[in-house]
Amino acid sequence: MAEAPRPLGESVRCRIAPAPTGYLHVGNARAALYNWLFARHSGGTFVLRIEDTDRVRSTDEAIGIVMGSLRWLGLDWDEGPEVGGPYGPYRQTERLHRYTEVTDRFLAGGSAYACYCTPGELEERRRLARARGEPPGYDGRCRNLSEAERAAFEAEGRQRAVRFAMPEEDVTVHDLIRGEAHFRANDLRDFVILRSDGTPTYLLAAAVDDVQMHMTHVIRGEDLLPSTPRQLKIIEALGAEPPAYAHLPLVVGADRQPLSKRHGSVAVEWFKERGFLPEALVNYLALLGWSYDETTTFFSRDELVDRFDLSRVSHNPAAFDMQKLEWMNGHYIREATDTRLTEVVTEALRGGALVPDPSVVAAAIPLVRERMSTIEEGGRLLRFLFTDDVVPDEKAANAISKAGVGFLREAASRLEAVEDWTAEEIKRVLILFQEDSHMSRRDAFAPIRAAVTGSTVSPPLYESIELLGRDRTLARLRSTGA
RNA sequence: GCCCCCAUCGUCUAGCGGCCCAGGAUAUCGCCCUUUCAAGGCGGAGGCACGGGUUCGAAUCCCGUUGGGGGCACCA
Repeated sequence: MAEAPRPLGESVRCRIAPAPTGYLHVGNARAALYNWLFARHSGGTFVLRIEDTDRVRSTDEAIGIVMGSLRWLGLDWDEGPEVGGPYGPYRQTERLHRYTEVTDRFLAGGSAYACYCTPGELEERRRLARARGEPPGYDGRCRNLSEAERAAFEAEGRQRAVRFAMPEEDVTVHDLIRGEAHFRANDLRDFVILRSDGTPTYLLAAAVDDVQMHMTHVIRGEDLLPSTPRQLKIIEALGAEPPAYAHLPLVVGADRQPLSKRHGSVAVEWFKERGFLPEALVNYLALLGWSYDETTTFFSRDELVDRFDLSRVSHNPAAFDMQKLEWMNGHYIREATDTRLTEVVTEALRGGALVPDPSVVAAAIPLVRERMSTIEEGGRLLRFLFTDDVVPDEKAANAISKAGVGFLREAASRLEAVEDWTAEEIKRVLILFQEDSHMSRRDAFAPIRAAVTGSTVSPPLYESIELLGRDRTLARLRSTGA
């Protein structure tokens, strides 16, 4: 039996159920976003559940990082750790007794059975099956053990795991995004639901929790599609109605391989540290596998909530495009307020071991906001203002040596005479100097910029010099190349 | 090997039988602007994987091939 649709009128409940791996993977972040949007769009409930069954790496710290990232993205949960809710606890390690209760019930009712095969034996049999070209799934050896056989295994001191006895029937999964997927009974082998150490596997824990937490929709990665028939059968054995399922296409790297650490950037925390704005990441992620119409690219959070719809989720794996994210981030930076940019850029500079004067940063923001696609980049552009350790890079050094030390000295003398140290006055004097030098503006300013900022790339010259101040500007012009 | 999913510019996508000799965004190239770099403006190049059907008509429907992804664990 395939699952029946949920009764109409029931309010939506969906969830994100990350394993606390120590960071929030962008793929999970996107799944979280889609669930959150779906819940908010329908006025439903968004639940956070931590799937930490038996993992060593499941520490409070790791869970804290995941929650911090979700909050940074603005994905608040209505039920879950720290906020509570009627169906808690929301951490699987605190729900273990529920899984063993269910397992006992299955054991008693014949939906599951004890399996005494050791991991070594299983692996060997899998290998052989594969070699024979047969499906490598469990062969059902312990499914119908006699009392005597069981006693013998027990006497041997063998560990006991519990396996779910899959009904011998085909299963159809109704997916909200993909339609129907059919699975043949023969391909659905019995699987472990309770490990020999008494902890549940994902298949059991997720299914039990989804039922007990009254989830109406399960929106998750496509990698879980093949496990859905198993969960459907567990839920059926539970005597419950299954939720509706929607499997999202996976997020892959530029090489079409699953997005992993090899690609450099998979953790939401990485984007945060690197200077991406949460609204940019949210907007980008929303469009990575979903679209609204032919042309709309920018969506405010409210617009996303208003327009999000599972039927417009794409079916194919989406490659994460860092350049497009950076472009989008630049767009949001250009739209951000001066105060906010001052704050985050100041923070970024501090992170670079500098001691920025926030008022100087504030004055410099208009100079760099169009020149940075990340906050980190803004910090790099303004570095010369907050340290005197400015060593010209290769291109800058070339520009300087081409013009000669005398040229810089002369520029310093001209600037020294500026009475009113404003960009306007500095501009007037520098242009005069450039004209006298019979050089193009480009050629004349290059060495000055190089000496003052240490780079051939910088914010506009006059304003940069104004912000740097007379003394430091003259000092740099006079010491460079000497 | 077996099972499942998928297939439009490099990338993300629009397209759900005629509006498409395929639209947008990004990336890329050129021009303009310009004190560098950006931003911005204008323009260019670039795609329906292939083969069969169905149809008056196919990017759109069906089948196959190829390709990509996922799964087949006492991971989640």
